[in-house]
Amino acid sequence: MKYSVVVVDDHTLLSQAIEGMVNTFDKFKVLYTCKNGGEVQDKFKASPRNIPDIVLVDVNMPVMNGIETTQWIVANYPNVHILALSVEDADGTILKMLKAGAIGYLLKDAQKDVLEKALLEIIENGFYHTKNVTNLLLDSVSGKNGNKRVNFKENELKFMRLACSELTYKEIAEKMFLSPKTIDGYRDSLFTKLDVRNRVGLVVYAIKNKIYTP
Amino acid sequence: MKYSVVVVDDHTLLSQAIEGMVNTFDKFKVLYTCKNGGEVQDKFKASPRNIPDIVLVDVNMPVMNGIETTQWIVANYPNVHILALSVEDADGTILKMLKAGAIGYLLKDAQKDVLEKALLEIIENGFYHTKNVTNLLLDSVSGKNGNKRVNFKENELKFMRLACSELTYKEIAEKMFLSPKTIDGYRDSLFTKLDVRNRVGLVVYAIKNKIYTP
DNA sequence: ATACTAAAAGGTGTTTTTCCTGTTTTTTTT
DNA sequence: AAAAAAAACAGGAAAAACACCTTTTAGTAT
Repeated sequence: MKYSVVVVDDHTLLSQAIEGMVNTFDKFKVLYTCKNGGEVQDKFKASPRNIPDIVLVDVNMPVMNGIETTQWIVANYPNVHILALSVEDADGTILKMLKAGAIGYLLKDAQKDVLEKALLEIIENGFYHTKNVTNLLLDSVSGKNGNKRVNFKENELKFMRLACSELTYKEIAEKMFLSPKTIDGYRDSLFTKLDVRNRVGLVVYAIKNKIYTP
Repeated sequence: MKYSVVVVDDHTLLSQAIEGMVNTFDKFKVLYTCKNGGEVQDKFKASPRNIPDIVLVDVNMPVMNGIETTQWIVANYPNVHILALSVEDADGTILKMLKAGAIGYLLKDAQKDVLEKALLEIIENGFYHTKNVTNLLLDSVSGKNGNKRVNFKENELKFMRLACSELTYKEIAEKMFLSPKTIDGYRDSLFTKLDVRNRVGLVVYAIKNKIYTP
């Protein structure tokens, strides 16, 4: 089974080139390409059963740029890995993308084998960082942060967002058409996963990781 | 038949650029442009048979600014749709325009297709809202964080920050060298002040207003 | 069909929160 | 110093949150 990839870039030529490249990789195949973030939203919403494992996002796009696109994907599909693509190496851009939730950054002129290596690393380790990027991160947010990526179930995410509202668990259960006991289960499992004591910890985590936006 | 648009902006260059842009759209044409609100009043009165469907209003103008202009149009020509244009994204401005009766808000550096999409949406659905604006509206309507500012006591602030940690109230009391019952008092008074139901609402408020930074 | 597995739901009991009702203590004002 | 105001504190009831452990259900693989 191959991991699915989506390419987002307004330059048709380039996105097609990448598509061709990725499709030659053993473990990866391109699901579709988008010209901008809006198109990503449309496609994601249109086929919720077919969400890619990895999204390659160009930083500079009209309509909805890479940063916004990244933020939206992170907020709505936290399990998707995002790799930023750009021609420019402007430090600010890289940082913004990473802050937005991208887990790696790749220059567009990267060689084929570099891209494949990056994709593999993302799947295996959950991140891909060139040394350059690592240094940038250390310099900027010297606040260490061992933010390991957690895999959430669809319902856990839905629950987490509702838990950030002032609803009681009983009310959340009603909204999700589930038993309060199931909600208890989601809560308990999230508490364990995220290593928090109570709902406050959950809410802070959700906001910090852009799963819920106040 | 095309929908008629009027552009109101004191920057001739920009209003002409917008005019050119709009005139390339299939379903829209620019009737005329105005430099300020006063001119709008004159033109509207001079040709009452020729009132536009949509008015694009710049927020910052001399003589009669965007908010006043919007109010006048809404009061005298309720069928006209108003879309606000601005360079600044200051939250207060957006809200004021929307309260004045604008049904949408667009940044001036918006791309051509965004403008067209906005215009179409206005004609079809009667409104155009970016997500950002929607959130602002929801907040203001629910009286969450609209315009009333809250005065916090020093201890209330200290407590609020601790309430964003995972401590129980008892533990917070110990940290502040106060009785748990006093903490109860802080909490209850904050709940009332901020109109929230529970600690979750408090935490979200604190983060949103940068009283606590995760 | 059977066994396995993950999600959903249930049972039971403890702790914490929330929301009332107050009273006492401290600080400020007159 | 007395009066007024603000802050701290209290008791107790009810609701909600939390923890832990078991059972049912539904889907999948064998």
